[in-house]
Amino acid sequence: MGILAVAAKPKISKQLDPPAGDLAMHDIDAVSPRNVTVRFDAPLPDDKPLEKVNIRDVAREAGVSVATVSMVLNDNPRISRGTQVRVQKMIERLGYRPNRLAQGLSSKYTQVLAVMLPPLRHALADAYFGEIISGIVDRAGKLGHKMMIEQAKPQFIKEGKHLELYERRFVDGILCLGFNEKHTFLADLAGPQYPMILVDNRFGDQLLDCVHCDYRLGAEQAMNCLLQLGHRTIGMIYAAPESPTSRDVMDVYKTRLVEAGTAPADSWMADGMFTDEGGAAAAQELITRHPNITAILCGNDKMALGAIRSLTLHGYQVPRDVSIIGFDDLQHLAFSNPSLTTVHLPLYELGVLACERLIEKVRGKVERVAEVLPTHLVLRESTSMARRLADAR
Amino acid sequence: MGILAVAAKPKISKQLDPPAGDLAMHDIDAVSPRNVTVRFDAPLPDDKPLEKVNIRDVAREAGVSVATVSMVLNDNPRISRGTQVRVQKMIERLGYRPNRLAQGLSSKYTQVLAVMLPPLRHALADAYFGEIISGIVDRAGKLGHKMMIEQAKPQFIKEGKHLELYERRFVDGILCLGFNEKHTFLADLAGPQYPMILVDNRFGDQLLDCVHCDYRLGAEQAMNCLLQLGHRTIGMIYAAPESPTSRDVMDVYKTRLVEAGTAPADSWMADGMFTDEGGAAAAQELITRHPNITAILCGNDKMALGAIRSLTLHGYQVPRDVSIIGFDDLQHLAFSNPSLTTVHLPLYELGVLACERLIEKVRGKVERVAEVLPTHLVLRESTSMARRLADAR
DNA sequence: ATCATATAGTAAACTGGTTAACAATTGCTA
DNA sequence: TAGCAATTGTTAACCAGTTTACTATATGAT
Repeated sequence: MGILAVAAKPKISKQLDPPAGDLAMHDIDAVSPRNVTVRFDAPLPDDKPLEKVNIRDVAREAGVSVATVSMVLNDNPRISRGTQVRVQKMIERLGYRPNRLAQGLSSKYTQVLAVMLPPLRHALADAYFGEIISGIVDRAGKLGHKMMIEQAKPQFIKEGKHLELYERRFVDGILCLGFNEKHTFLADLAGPQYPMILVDNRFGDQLLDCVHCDYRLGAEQAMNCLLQLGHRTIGMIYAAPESPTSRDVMDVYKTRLVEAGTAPADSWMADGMFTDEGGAAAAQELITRHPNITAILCGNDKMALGAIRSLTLHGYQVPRDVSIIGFDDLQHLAFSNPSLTTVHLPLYELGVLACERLIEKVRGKVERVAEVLPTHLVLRESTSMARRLADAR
Repeated sequence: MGILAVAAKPKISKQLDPPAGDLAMHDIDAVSPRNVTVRFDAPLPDDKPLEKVNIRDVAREAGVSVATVSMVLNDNPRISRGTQVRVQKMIERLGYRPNRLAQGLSSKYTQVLAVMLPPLRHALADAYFGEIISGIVDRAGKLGHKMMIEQAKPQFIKEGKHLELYERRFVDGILCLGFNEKHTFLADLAGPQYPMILVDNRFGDQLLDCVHCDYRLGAEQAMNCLLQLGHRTIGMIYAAPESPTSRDVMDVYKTRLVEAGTAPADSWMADGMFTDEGGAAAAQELITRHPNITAILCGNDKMALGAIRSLTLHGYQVPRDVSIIGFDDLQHLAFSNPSLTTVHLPLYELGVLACERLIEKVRGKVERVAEVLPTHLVLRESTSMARRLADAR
């Protein structure tokens, strides 16, 4: 039964050695040239990574059929404990690793998911997306899946590459981050043949599977905080008003102000486009229009940072003159000056959940996904009592 | 030659229609109910995404062999202009999309690359990595490649999953971000059978392909700035001293101080671990040990932010009392208070370059990669003239 | 002893491409 | 006009798995 006779190994070895020598010559300002040969010999001890053993090799050496090995690989109960162990041993002995292209080709699944990002410049550099993706990658890894990243550039969508992702069998499913109802291409992914989950948003008509943070709750928490601190003339910097979750926040903002006896005018609100720059511009606009504003609710932390920045530059002190509250709870904003009071969104957990549900959906274990995760307030330095009250003391 | 007779389409169609109807029923708080049916009918005009046409179908309908279609697909010059056009037309007519698992299985390449990140918590949420990855994803897309994300958790490496990535044919090559010489597993990927590029670092012994920023230049620029502002007692917050690029910065820091007549003691340096918290702690340590320090050079922006934060909390004003300078030029630190003077690292461009070179390497078009990208200083508010000089005026 | 059923494994078809070796046609030279 | 190469396309082997239908043996009930 002896060990598999791998063909032609010496030849390959010979082919590889000279380049190694060549490379050593490039070793211009080498720190420790003596290491050169060692490193290159190490991975080629004439055996380890070169053999390319396939399922037929394993079958032959284990004295079973290819089908049996395949079933062992997939924990098929049809295989007896005895053969299971025997084959497994041979698999390890030969260092066999199934080719996943072949697996994907003949099975139904690729074990790969995609994250689709909006076509923003340097979208990945945004910690908001980063947190979510971190959660996705972690969970995907645990569930034996790989993750790929795509950006939905206009051209990409026009060419139908988002559908191609499924049709060419790149992925089993897609997680869409940072999209809203304006992104109509999402409707292409509505059928059961295109498993997809919309992350941290929903479609108003409830047609797409989704998981998102409870922005209504978050907005309540933020408004409670500001109102309890005595603020009444509260401005808002929103973004993407076409997004249902954005509208949640805006709704609560308006409702709570009306309840508090102050009817909010549209001029109390400005669009900050989710960016620092936008937030800065919006804050300036608000404070110019209404110098009596004592607090601003911001749709995300970036805009809040921009708002603080621009208010400070214009001679207002935060929080003494104006309190600022954000949404997201990005890590580094705990270290800004002043540190930011904000609504914590469980973005990492959201990524984990989305990933889990998507895989279930791919496997047909769930029909419909629509889950909401709670938020909580993180009280820091950018908020304080409303000025009138503070002065009255 | 009539159109391909696809089997059993009506059946499938029937299976799919009812669910579509079902979903429409979920249309609870519909924004524009009239769109609902439109949306669902559009992708299912009885034909488009259901047929699953393969290369044999195309061949049959176009009246050529499968090999010919394959060659058309791959722009093989062996095919005449005439057939090329004819086959291409049929491909479009049938909406044929080659199955990339099959392509990968029979060809040499998968057209997929991986980005490997260090096992930090929420690594993706770090804008430093995000910038680089943005560049990688953009370029990969343009070059017809997909990108997957992996994290090098200890368990992952122990199980040899990094090699599995190649051996199971998940990817053609790997880009390693955020690693240094302590991560010995990288040596496993030294051979030409494992195309890999180390991004924004190098191995001291020059054995691994790499592209990185010119940290020496960056350090010179930062030190020039501080020295010209009159600072002489300059502290440093470093991180990962085992990293060659970190050592570049430390070297320049020491050399320039010696040149300026001030011999730096080790107590002028503290490890900030690349985090905000670490930077805060390190700054406190430095200022406690040497209250006369007037400037601090920080190994990255996060630590600089932490340093500013902790100095401010301890009653020091930045930059009046202490100037702070960082490395990275992360977007949002232009909006912090005070905004950060920093060395701009071309991280996005680095990602682009790394991706390009890796693909060339996979294709055997380059032997050895070792490129360096220049940095430049971004002067903002966190630096000012040294106090003694300012006072003397 | 006989038939039905469970259990364990196998052979062969199938997934959907690429590519090396071969064949047919055409153009050009000697 | 035979001989040769160049052009263009085809045949068939190959990549490396999964899965269905079938077979052989062991078990249990009648």
